[in-house]
Amino acid sequence: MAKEKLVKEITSMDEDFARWYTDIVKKAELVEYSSVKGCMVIRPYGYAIWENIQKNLDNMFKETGHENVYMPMFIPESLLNKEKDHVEGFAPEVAWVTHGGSEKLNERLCVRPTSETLFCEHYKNIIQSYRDLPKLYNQWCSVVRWEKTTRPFLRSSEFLWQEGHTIHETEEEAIAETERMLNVYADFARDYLAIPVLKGRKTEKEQFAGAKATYTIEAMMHDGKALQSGTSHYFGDGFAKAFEIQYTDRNNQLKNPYQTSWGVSTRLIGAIIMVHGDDNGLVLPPKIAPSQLVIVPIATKKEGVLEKASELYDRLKASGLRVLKDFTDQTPGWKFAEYEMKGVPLRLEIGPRDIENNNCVLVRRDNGEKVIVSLDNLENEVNAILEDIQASLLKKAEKNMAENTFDATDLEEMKKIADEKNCFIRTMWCGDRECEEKLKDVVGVTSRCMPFTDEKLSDTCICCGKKAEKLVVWGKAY
RNA sequence: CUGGGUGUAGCGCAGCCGGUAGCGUGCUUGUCUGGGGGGCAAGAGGCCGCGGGUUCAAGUCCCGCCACUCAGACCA
Repeated sequence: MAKEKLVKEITSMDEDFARWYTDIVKKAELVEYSSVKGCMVIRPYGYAIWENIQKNLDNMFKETGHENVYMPMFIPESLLNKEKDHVEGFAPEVAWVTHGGSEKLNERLCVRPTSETLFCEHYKNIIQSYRDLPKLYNQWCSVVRWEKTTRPFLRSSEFLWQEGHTIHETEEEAIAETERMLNVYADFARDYLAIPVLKGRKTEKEQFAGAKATYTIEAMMHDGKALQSGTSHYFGDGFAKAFEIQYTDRNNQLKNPYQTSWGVSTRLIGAIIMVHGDDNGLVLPPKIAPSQLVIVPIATKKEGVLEKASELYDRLKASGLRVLKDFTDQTPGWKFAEYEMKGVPLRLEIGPRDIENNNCVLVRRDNGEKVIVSLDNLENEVNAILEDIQASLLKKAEKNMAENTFDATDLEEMKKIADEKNCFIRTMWCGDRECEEKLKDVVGVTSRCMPFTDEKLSDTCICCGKKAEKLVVWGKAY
């Protein structure tokens, strides 16, 4: 079909998925490279997607009782060093500030790679009694990690995220918080981004530096690879002990509180691209699309066309939709291709023919379906289609994940599956790190998570044959 | 960090045996067009990634560096 040729600048995803991804990021004007290695400029269209993610997630955080705060971007070396596992995990990839102006600093400062240490320092200062607990804090900020290889949104030296940091009286409460926020992430991914996720716990090897337990949501990209899309960590009282955070409990005893942290980042934008996008460009779920509908007038110089288009624009906007109108003198065909590339969910065409018949044409981005609708009932028609697009995107993504998830009970079988294509493979695992590492060498997969469901495929570890209780989902990850 | 690829106009690229910097697209102006990336006409646009070297002469050959990119390794 002619359709394949429309967006000739975009490499087809079957041909080269990695290149397809970077093409979209550039052509949809989400990102531009900067002169700083590994850092990117997030352009208005890309940032607008982030703002919609932020707005909706922030509401969910507020609904669950969290407050926003802001911590400094610098961490003194001595502070970073306080928790042993944590510093070992992050030290290799932090950026250091050594000078202020021309003066050498007494103590060098790292640019935050994450803010656990700063929150701990602060909590130590403000918590004395059980009456001060819990504290449910979140911050929106950027962090810096000196990554070896970078890709827009998926891994960059500096990236935007939110990090929640909470502190509680009891272990139970902190664990409940960790799980609660993981569910918030999973719900958000499903309900807003139309991305189904696999919820589970990370193996010790994949755990966050300093955590007692790390929970994750894993999403499957269109090419079958996994993207860790959000994490929630339970810290126990490890950080509290290292940072000497204590409170007086209800029995007048000094105790260490329990902590959590959780975060999602602009990586979610990468997930949206790789889950929903196609060879014509980006495909955005209506709920987070900067513009849900674009109005393209046809034959703009014919009398009444622009007036009618403006009238529809006002009407749809008044109904609460995010609407874009393009009255520029580009040709209609150019505009069609442009907004497809940018993933606008719905296009409205209005020309002399339509006006005569009191109609307009609506075209869906997700499946190209074209319908002619009466202008009388436009708002309802548009809303119904947008809802259907949102639901269809989720369904399609669910299908992709289901069709690319396989069970394996012996190593040969697992290897065969993994060699054939990128996918999730579910197996039993004994819990030994050695087996986990061997599977990486032999099969080429890493453990994505241990799902919360207590399913059993067999009684023995896929790798060593020993008794196994845990079900692990393996895959290739971004 | 290891290995491969690529750096020439905003973007995509060509430039052979070293000899005056090219094409497509985009941009500007005008005009006719307009329901899937339009036609015609006239224009503007270059530190050929950076630094050395060889040469009468270097996008072109040699050395070094940097950036981007892919595959790994590393990593939340």
